[in-house]
Amino acid sequence: MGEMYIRVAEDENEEPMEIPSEDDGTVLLSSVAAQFPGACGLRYRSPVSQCMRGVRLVEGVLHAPESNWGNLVYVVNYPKDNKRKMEEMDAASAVKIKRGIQKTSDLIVLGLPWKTSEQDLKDYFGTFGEVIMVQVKRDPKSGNSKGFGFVRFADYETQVKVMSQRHMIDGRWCDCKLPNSKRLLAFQVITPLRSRKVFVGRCTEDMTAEDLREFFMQYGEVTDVFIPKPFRAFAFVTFADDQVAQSLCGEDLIIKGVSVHISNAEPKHGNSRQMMERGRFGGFGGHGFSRGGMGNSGMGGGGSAGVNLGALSLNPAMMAAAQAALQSSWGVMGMLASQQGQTGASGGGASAGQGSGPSREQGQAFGSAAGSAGLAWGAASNAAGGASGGFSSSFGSSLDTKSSGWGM
DNA sequence: GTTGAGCGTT
Repeated sequence: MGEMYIRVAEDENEEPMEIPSEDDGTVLLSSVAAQFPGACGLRYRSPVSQCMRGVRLVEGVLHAPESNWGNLVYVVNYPKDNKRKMEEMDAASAVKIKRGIQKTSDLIVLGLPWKTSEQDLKDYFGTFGEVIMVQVKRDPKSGNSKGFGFVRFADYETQVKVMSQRHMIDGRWCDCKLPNSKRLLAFQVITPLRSRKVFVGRCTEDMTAEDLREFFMQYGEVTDVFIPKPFRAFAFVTFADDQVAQSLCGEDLIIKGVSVHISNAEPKHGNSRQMMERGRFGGFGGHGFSRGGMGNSGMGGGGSAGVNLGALSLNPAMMAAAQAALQSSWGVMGMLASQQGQTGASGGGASAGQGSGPSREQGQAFGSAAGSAGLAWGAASNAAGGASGGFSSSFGSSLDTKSSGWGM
């Protein structure tokens, strides 16, 4: 019995969706769950008894009744009777979409077995919801897995669910988290640039300028596409409208099945000074922070982990705080969330001197400007208020388990 | 051919 499709619906009188079967005529539960997130099985109305019957399910594989799926419509089973809840969730997510605060992002998958393939990831995560990208990071020479990868879901709800638990994949416990490259995203709303050009990272060689132009057209008029030669795995795309460009910054977009990363294009050459001067907190002795490194801000000597803050201009106190946040498992999201409901004055002292906190040098920088730092944080969290409202809900659980930290 | 905390060929 070769590959075919069976008809599956959420309800007997709803329009069915066709789900592919396997070569042996079975249907994987993951195939069903890919279209019906949360599905745990199938049932159908027996033409003979007119009763609902369950479909045999063995280890994730659904077996055809009478060894033949026929032309019946199969109805999705959900755990207990969660259907009502799922509808409510959909309504809630619709609201979030309207508010524009529920973009999905790539998740890093840590702890993968060496043998796990992209197909394995797709099969596993497909049981949670529609997967739109998976990758396993490999050593380009040997092709061996590095033991981690990335996954991207179609729906934010799925992403939240997946982040909220550990995952047993091919016999190992794995974690799915927001990658570090995403954790400072909250800052980007604080000090937006007004460039019309974006940097497109992680390009593959088969992406032509035409591909990129066609892809980015959907966001707005594209005035230029630049791909360095020889191949360097990045490109620049210029839009007619700077707001379009800025709206894409920090996002991961999927082009030809690969996840590219959009960020601010660095000034072509030399003139990175204008970035330093346009800082929001220019009153701090001219210290600044340009994306991609420590610059000359005086914060670079501490052997820090090369924090990439995006296109920001920060005073040293905020720098130290941001680095401390990256060290902790809490992250900037938590910092912003924790700012909610705090008075500006208490924000300054914060966490200098914790075990995993800033280095001594960073701590001093922090202390020396602590008085003003409180104000800075206050302004920051206000500016980011719209976004951090969403963060605080999705990161609420991690906040609960880390009750000590900022402001203690 | 080995390994097991991390962070994606700017």
